[in-house]
Amino acid sequence: MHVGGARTAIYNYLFAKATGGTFYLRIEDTDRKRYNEDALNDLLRDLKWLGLNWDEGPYFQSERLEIYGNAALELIEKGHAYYCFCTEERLQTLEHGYDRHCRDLPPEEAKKRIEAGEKFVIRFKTPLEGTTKFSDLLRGEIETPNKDLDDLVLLKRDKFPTYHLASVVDDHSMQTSHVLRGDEWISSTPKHVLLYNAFGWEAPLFCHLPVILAPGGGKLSKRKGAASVGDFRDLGYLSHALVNFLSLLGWSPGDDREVMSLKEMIDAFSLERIHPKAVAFDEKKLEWMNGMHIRALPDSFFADELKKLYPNCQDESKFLKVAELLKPRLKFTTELASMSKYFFEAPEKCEDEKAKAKYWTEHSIEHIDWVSKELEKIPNEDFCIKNIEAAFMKVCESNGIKLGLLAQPARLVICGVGAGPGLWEIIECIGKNECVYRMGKAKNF
RNA sequence: GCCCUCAUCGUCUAGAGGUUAGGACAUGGGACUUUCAAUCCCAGAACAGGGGUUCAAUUCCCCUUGAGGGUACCA
Repeated sequence: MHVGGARTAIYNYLFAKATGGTFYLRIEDTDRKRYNEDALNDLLRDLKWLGLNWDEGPYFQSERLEIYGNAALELIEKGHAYYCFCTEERLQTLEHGYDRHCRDLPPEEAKKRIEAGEKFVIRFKTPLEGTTKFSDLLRGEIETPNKDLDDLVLLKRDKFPTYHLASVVDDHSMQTSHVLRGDEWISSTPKHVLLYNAFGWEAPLFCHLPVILAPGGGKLSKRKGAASVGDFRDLGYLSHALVNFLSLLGWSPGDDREVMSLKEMIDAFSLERIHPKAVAFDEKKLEWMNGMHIRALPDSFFADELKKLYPNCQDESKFLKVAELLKPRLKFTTELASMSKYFFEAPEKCEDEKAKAKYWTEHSIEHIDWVSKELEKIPNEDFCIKNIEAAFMKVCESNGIKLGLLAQPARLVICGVGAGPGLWEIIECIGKNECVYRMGKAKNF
């Protein structure tokens, strides 16, 4: 599911929930050539992952063929549609679209040709004169001369309906009040309005949503990076962050709030506050927002994740401690594994050559040995942050070493990396014996 | 070609006929600091161009430009 489609779904969802409506799911699978079961399953999975649970459906248009066929027949009877026997080859020779060749075929002749087994499509008899207008909820009145509209196909040669017929029939029969869809549909909407008129139905309200563009402009595609809901999930984004970010792409609550829960978004949502302009997808801001949502999660969420990652660790309280230390520096949930590793396993070797080059000196092994001995002196029951810090300070002061030159090499030996939570917290969490053990291996660095 | 839509910092946006044009991300600087984050503070940064209407327009109207879409027996 592309993020553009996801945002359209989000707006539909928020609007339905904000107004007490029904958010239903309809699968518009009327193109046999493009039908793909995997794509359908992905779509359902992504919708669920985003938390956009539908109240009704999914309804499949491919299972409602008879309804559309009857609707097309109804229009023929009413004189609003006609059979067209033109071959694809003939159509291809036409330079300016369909020439309405079969529009005035006598019904008896059409009947004969059908009985003779000739293939046909059913086309709409678009009025040749006059104008059709509708009011888009974001852009106001949009008026189109009917002469600019073609005699669109309603029922295809394979008896499947086109989107135009199927969506109009369904939106009416499913009592759809509002159609929020991508703005590539604006040009087709007059045709839909004409169809509603021909059936004698009241048209729903239309709201066409702007597209989401890639950062430099142009379509947001896989080629330019992550573009689908699945991509962002795999990257370690939280569904709430994605939904929140996407909702703000073209909409704002009217005040300065940005980080919001689904509930807050529903309460603040209104169509009037949607901006009609196409917007660029700024992944940097999504990253920031993901961080905000990660920090809003309880520590226990990450403790549970850690528990899955390290099933062999028996110390239950350790998961929570590590979660607490890591949560503020997590940008993606997927970073949890790599960032937590040294809390549960001794590093094999230095994994951060840059930090080593900056802080490691010829005296580092000796310094680490001194501080290791100080740590050992602390009684087990007093092995806390305060005393760990005191041990480091004592070594620094009595030997005239700068803290950075002592703590960073020690961090490297204990963690294998030069960045992370406070060293005292790490040491306390890992424990005295393990830290002393790791520091004893400093010479291997 | 024809038709349609859109236009405020780099990006997402707020905004009103008279504002020091506000916020957020990103960027730069600073505070904090054993590191990296997080957090806090500060700074730079915008009304596409040209005509009208008006005492006054970035805001309303028109044109241009730019961007996007439609012109399918695809959605």
